[in-house]
Amino acid sequence: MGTQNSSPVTLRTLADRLGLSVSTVSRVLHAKPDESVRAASGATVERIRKLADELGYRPNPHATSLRTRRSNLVGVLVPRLSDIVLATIYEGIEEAAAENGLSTFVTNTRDVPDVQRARTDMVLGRRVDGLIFGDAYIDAKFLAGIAARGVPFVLVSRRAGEHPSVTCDDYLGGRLAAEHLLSLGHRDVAVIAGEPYASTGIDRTAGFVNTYREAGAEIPATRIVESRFDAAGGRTAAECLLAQGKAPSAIFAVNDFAAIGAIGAARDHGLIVGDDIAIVGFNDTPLAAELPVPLTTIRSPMHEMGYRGLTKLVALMRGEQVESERLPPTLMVRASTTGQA
Amino acid sequence: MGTQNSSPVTLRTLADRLGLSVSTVSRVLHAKPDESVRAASGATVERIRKLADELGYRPNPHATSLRTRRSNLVGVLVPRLSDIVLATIYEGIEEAAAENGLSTFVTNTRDVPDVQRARTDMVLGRRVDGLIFGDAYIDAKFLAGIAARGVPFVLVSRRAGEHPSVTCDDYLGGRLAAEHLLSLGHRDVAVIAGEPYASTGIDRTAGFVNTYREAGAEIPATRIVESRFDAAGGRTAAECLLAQGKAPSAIFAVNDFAAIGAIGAARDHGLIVGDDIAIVGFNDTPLAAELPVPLTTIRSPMHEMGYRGLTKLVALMRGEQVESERLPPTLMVRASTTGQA
DNA sequence: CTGAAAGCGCTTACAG
DNA sequence: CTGAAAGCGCTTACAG
Repeated sequence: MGTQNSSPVTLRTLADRLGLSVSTVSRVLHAKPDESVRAASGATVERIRKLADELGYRPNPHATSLRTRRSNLVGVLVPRLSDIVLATIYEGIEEAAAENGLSTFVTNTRDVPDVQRARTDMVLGRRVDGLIFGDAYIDAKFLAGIAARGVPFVLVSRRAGEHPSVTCDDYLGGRLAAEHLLSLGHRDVAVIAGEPYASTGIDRTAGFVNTYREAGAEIPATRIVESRFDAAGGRTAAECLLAQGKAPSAIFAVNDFAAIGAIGAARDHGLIVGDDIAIVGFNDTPLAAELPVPLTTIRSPMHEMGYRGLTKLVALMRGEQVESERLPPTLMVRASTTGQA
Repeated sequence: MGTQNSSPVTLRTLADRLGLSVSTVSRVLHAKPDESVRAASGATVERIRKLADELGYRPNPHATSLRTRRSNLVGVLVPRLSDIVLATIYEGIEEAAAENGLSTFVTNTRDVPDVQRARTDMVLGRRVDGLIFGDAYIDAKFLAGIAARGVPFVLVSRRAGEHPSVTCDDYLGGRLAAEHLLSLGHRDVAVIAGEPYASTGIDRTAGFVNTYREAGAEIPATRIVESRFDAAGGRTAAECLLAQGKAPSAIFAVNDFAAIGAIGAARDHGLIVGDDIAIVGFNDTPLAAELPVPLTTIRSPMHEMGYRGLTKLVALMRGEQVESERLPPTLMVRASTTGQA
């Protein structure tokens, strides 16, 4: 209806048909409901709105952007959307973007600095009004350059430097995991710590390690191994831990998928997860509760992180001051630590 | 380097500094390497390119789009990016898009028709040059409307009607699963069939069921249950199957995540997966091989589907004729069907 | 209350 | 080989 293949309907189309000027039509269609009073006479407003509806008028965003120098576009950079954590965060971003009349370009950077740079340039070339980074390196070197260009941005999932961010309180999450294992009597534990450049892994590990230290059970360096954030990475890291003279009685993996890999490795070693060895993950992805041995994990508010991240970016783009946020995690206790009986 | 906060550099900036006209600068910068000869004299070309580089000139895409009526933008609609299958397909789309100088808007429709409609309108409002649907309903009603508007589009993952699509040969995939289970001696099997509106589940189920029929082992209707495409859906469906008087000796789930849910349910029933009951998934997502009991599954070329889908869309946008493609799947045999010994 | 005019940054015949 | 001009569709002072 109205959206035929023929020549698209523009302000000019409407103006000509109504015998009005483009200015008037623009003013009316552009005005918020309450402002329209000042845009034109009541009758005119009605006529314009009616015809615009009938003809299915849709403003051309390129013309608007060219004129106003605002694109209502936001660039979103993530390590990989095939990581459900980032995909869920993006769902939150998208929801908030839609509510704010913004559209997003999302792109995978695979945590590779050259790709981060190239994709950021690409997105900036598209004249986005702001950026969201889900792939920040803790050293924040790259971000300093972006900040210098004056483009508003916010970080989600991972914090870096003093840049505005919305993250899970990962340190607290690590602490919750430690307190849980401590309460179960585990003194000899290990950590699958994630990538060394991501604040998520760093903070979760720190919260965990410090809590054990406070409990008088220092975790030796050999019990803390870096890993990729996927199942294969978790398996490799767990193999390494289980090959040690005396295996730990519990493992904290800073990511559910790494935890799943660790479960596989434990099983290969003839260990019954939940009985012979306790395993804790992080994020509470939907799979965690459905696993053959349901996974004890720290739930992080992924969707909310994205939603609030975009909301914060909107504030920033309006020139407001913003503060970083750390959203609280929750411990989800399941069979992987309490046993399968 | 050139990308300061100050006034952006435009063709006008370059033209003024060089004492040339905007036309000439545009012609030179716009020309492909070999065409530049006809755009201006060698010396001029050099001067223009050099200054553009120094000043970091980036054409304003809104101006270009407004003028040329091409946006180099593509809309991508998927049920949910938090489904790794779609996320991986999107990675393929993004890769091909980057190679073709296109940018993408991706959006989640959750398989809800009203959302599909609304998001399609939104993306069309952004003046995309083409669309990719990863959320097609088999009945293709909605798509008929889009086709009538004359916007080029291609389907990925799910086929529908005669619209151009790039899919896995799902029927063949179902057949491979059946032949594998048949070769293992399973005669009494069941199917977790997915959503009834998605060609993926429909075709995989049909290939499986028909192969069993040909082998003289008709699968009764009670052994075929619909399901959501996630772990929780798979678990529910499996519960339903395992509650039947005599449980099947093997289950084919049309999706790895549903298979994982089924494994959990089987385990709850005291069955040892791979020994007491065989389970086959679909897609070979990265997790499949890393599960505690590695999952036998049908690998589908997800990344390639996306890549070829976008490539096909480019052809379509050029006005070329295109044919649908079905990419071949591969059987991956693992412990979930062959036992854990 | 309404309109004429300028201009956002680009491309593309058309002239010379 | 190079430039002047028109125009893509919109917004926004400015006048009246």
